[in-house]
Amino acid sequence: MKNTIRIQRAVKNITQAQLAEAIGVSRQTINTIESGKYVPSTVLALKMAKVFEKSVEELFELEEGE
Amino acid sequence: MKNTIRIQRAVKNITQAQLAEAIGVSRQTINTIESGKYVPSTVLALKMAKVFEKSVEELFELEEGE
DNA sequence: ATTAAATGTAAACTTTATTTTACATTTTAT
DNA sequence: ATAAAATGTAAAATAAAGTTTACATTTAAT
Repeated sequence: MKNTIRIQRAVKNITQAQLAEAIGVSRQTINTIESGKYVPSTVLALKMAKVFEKSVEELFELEEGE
Repeated sequence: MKNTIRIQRAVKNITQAQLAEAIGVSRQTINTIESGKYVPSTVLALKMAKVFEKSVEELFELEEGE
């Protein structure tokens, strides 16, 4: 699954640590999600979407055959 | 987190087993998600949204303080 | 060039999602 | 009323998410 979190963070100009605090997870959780190492829960996806004022689909996209 | 999966299934008139097969999980996974026992991954949420032709936000909603 | 802030990474650990199997209960069709 | 299909539930197991601590590397500011 692809994600555009790094881009959205750049748009809002916030750090991984700030995003982590905003949604109540550790900074490493943001880092590993952002770098595609694992897939977040739907709760985290919804929280991120809220922070960035975007839809979940704008933040996360399924890849071919996924 | 609340979800409207049962309703969407009714709209599309498909069973838990059919939904499970459509997105490649076990029927019990659908059942437990539907009854709110746990939160699915974002991949599953996106797949369900695709099946139901709805946004993730229309299927899953954060609750107060979540 | 140095320092501070931000990011990347990794290992060990805890928690939660998901599977499998199996059976009980409810709903739907005949 | 009976049978079949659908749903609820539960326990044990495995996979994956998320935390914590700690340190290395990169980027930004002075």
